[in-house]
Amino acid sequence: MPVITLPDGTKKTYSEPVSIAQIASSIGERLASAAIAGEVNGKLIDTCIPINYDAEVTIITSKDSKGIDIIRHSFAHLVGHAVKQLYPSAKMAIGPTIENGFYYDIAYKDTFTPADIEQIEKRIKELIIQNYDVEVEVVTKEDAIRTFQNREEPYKLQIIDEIASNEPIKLYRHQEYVDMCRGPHVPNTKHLRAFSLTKVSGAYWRGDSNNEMLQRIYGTAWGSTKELKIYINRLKEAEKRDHRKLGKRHELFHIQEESPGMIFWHPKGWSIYQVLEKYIRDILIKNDYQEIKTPQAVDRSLWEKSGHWDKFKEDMFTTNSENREYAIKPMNCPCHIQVFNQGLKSYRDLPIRLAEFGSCHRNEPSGALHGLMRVRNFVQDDAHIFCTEEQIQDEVANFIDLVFEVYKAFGFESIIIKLSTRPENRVGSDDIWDKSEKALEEALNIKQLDWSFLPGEGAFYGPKIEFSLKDCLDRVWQCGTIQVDFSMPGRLGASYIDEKSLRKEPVMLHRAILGSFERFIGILIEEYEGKFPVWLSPIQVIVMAITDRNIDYCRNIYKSLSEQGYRAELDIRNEKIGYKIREHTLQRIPYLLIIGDKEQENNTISVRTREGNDLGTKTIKDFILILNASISKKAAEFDIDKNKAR
RNA sequence: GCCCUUGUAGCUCAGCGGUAGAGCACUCCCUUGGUAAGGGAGAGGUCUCGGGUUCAAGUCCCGACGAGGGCACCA
Repeated sequence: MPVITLPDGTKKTYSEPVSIAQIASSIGERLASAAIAGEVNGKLIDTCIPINYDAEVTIITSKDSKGIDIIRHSFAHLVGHAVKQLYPSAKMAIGPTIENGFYYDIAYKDTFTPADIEQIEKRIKELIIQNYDVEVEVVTKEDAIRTFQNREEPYKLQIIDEIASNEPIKLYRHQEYVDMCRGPHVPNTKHLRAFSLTKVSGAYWRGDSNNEMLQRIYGTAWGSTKELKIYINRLKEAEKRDHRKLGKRHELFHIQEESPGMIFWHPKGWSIYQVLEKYIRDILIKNDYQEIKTPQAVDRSLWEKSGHWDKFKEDMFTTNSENREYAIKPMNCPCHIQVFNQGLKSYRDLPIRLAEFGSCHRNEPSGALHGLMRVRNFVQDDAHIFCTEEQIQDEVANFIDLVFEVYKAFGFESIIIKLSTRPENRVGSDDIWDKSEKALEEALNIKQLDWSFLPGEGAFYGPKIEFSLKDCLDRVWQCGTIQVDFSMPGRLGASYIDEKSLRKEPVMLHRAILGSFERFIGILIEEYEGKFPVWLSPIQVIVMAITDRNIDYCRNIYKSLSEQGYRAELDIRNEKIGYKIREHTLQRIPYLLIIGDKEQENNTISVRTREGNDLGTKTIKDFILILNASISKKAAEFDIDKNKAR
């Protein structure tokens, strides 16, 4: 006699085992028809599975995020159902859910064209409106093997191979189509309505580039068509923030064929870059870093010693001279150790913090390049901290504070923090790795931050904390990082003299706050949608004349602002004021000064903001107060209205 | 690097076998206009590059390079 407790505390007693479907219909018809699955003592199950024990039960519907996830999963099966009808020889691999949707990896002799995808989508629509029941069957491993042998599905068989032999396997029947899945799935295709197949791409079987490439069909699916529309609209809005588009429109930078993955910075983009650099430089000075500059090309032997040649020689740009081979530096750390190595260091000197705005080149795979986010030439706000083991904890803790201080200044709220641990290919003993990983983990815990592990993703010389930010399409990009390195100082002969006059190897911490300037600026462009806060804005003030009579007066205002260090520009073109306002508003210039006869007579200016607010007539002196206030606010309190730009 | 898509004027795009198009931007002229586009005229293209098919190729085919979306990679 199972006793079922519902979320509101109601208890229902049944004389026989009871399914989610039965429980739902005993509550009401509407719920019965909306039930997608059940959550029983925290576990999701299909609506038809009998429950013969006391349990806490929640009925899952399409209103529930867990319900939407189930819907997405079922849509993946529908891709299978449709594809096997249209292309019977296709082999189905895996079809999981992802954020906002699902995909299915499929092996098929021909490539799926966009027309094929349309056909598949059409067939899915035909299938779902049949409102057929999805049947679940629990079978033994042997039965499952037989089923997929008969269906000639080699990938399914490979998956089954890895399931323990005593574990029951669930098969889901969609009419003649059979798929294998942990479930649960919707009981009927009437729950499947709001979807769209979005793209096809290649994907390696099991995510391994040594394996064959399958065709991956992506789709998005939602609990209602309204949600689907909202999602599609959101994508459209996000595209408008794409830094590559805005970079062009606002004349920030360009990239061209002759130097793929390398940036031509234009005056306005370079202005942002320089403001950023100055900001970071000030922070480094305040935090006892010393700035250095090291060579761009370094003999191969140094990279061999550091271990980079072994692991990354294919990914470095090299050049030859007089029988010597050089690598254009892909990172700064080996050079920084060379600076450290000059002269004898005492434990009293530590920690030594060497910083460099180092320009690095990495021959990234062509398919990886992406605007400013993934480039072949970038500049890091890089630094290496040489310290003792005892100093690691403090240094890491202080660095974390620094990262948060900086990110807060730009208004970033959601920072994704990961701790990447030892990879398969690595240098250094397990003992050292234990110590390093522990040090980082403790630092994060002391700060009480929300973070997670990324097993196996550390650098070859040490574990790392990564601080990542999202772009307009929610793609995650690593920006800041701090990495513990017990290996490279030893490999490159770094040492200091300790209290007992003994030579010891320092520990090296690799760290960057912004990461690369290129990537960080890319993120900033998308974050602000080109509406840079005044301190970063390439042009802060535009001085506009209404008629030719005002030109001289405008020049004086412009000159005065420029001389005081504000980034001002002059617009004395023969155009109407409305035209100029429109143009400079679209260029997102924060302050627009409108100057006509009235202003000229009274020795004033009229101020308008890019938001369209008329601040009225002011004296230059008063305007400069406003300007200073907004510049000093940075982004932390700056009014960033991301969604309201025109 | 791999798979799919893609490359036409400064920008956004149309044209898809028969002598290269539009809007915006640009240049010149008129206009001197007070808070998001005043009017007119003009200039501008080896249609990414290299092969091929064809009487004829931006247009079809092959290759290279670049770009976009994924996958893999990311010191």
